[in-house]
Amino acid sequence: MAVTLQTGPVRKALPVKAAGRGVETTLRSHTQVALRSAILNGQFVAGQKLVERELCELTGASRSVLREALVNLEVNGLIERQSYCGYRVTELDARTVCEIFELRSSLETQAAVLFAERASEAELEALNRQLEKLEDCVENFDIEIMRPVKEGYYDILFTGCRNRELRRALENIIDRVCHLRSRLMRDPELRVTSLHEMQKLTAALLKRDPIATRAASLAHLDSAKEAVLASMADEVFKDDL
Amino acid sequence: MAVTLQTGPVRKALPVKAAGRGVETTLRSHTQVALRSAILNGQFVAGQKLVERELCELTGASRSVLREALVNLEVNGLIERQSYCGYRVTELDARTVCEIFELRSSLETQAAVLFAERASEAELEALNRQLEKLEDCVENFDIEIMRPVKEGYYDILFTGCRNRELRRALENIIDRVCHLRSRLMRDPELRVTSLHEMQKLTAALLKRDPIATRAASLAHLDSAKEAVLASMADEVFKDDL
DNA sequence: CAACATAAAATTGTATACAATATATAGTTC
DNA sequence: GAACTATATATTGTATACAATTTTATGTTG
Repeated sequence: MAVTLQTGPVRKALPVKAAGRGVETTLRSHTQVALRSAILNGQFVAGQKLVERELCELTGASRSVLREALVNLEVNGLIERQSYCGYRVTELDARTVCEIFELRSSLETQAAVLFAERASEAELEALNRQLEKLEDCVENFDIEIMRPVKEGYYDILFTGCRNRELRRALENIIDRVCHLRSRLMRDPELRVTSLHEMQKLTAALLKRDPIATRAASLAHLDSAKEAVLASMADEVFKDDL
Repeated sequence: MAVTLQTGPVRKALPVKAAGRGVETTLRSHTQVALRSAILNGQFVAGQKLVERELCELTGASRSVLREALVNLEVNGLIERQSYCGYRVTELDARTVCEIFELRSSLETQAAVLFAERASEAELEALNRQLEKLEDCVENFDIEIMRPVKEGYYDILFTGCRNRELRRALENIIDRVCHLRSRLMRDPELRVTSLHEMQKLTAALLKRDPIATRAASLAHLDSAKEAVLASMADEVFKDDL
């Protein structure tokens, strides 16, 4: 019987182990993260069809692993599936962007208000320090590290609001427009405007002032929404050329 | 004994086709819905371990299909996975319930306020009719059909608020405490209280009064939260016996 | 009998094989 | 040559097989 020395099963054995301990070690989670990053970084353009075999080659995962990762992304709304037609990167029209920002405003403002109410003094200080880092980024045009710094700011905010469900919902919805926002930050003027808004928000948070916090958060998000919508209009215009 | 004699490679050909057109026809979505219902109906108790092979036999799905369905439930927080230890139904402690209701209050109140602002006259009427159905249920102790009737009410509400992302987030979070709420509705007193609160909410919505809507929604959800927390305390007490 | 080490079974993680459907290509007809 | 049909290819949907790990059972030793 079966010595079965055929090509297949002798795969790369244990690439998982090598990944280390702290992070999730399953191929699935690794594949998930890789695909998510690819979409968020804009490597896959919106509307693009995602062929499973190609993704397998790209990530090194088998189809079963890949498909489970795809289900995850689908539930989070990053991709859409149609029977026997595969997955596509979700396209965002203006209406959806408005809906996303409407939801996000509600969630993020609540998070900010709760942060002002519940955060520890240490968290207030940490938030302030993170803001200073962001100021440095803007000043020195360190556009590359701006995203992780901003994510750090939000991480403090979402932790300090003391609601993991809120955090989960927020991180999910933010993913949906993340890549759009990244591209916008190439515009120096928008960077300065955005920073100024975040300074106002931070000041309100440091004073634990719920009214000012709410106002600053809503203003910031409204501004972000308008910028995204404007850039989308530009895209449409470019397509017409 | 296994009543289902679908053991072998003899696949059941096209059970999918039979499902019709409107609904999703894939085995995966069918399996997903079945598992979700089972959890929401309390067939699987919180904390219970879910063995894949058993779920396969229960749903008739193969493991690949089943696992993709499980990923979906996992992303929505209904079940939790641990490497090589499988899935378990997510257990809700008091803190998590508080967090869920805090988030839900925010979302549902926003939805209600937006409904008051944006719903069509037809939707206002539909909401009122649905409330009347609910009144009949409570009056006639039709506890079985109460859940679908309430879901119908919320369906109108979530449609009329004109925000699909908000709807998505809400339906997700509501799932998490759905089974708890169902059990509570066995209590006649709570049914009457809950109905009264919904009457107040509906009245505010019909008048398109945002202030009254907000107040009624928050009051309703706070009351629901307290009821759930109280029942959880009872559960703990019962465990001690 | 308790405690530990070891082996067997069960369960999950991963990879591949087969079936159903959709898309693309080639051929035929007018 | 355009439009339609039939065939071939590609891609997704589904099922099964193999590997890694954990859990349970077994046996040994003090």
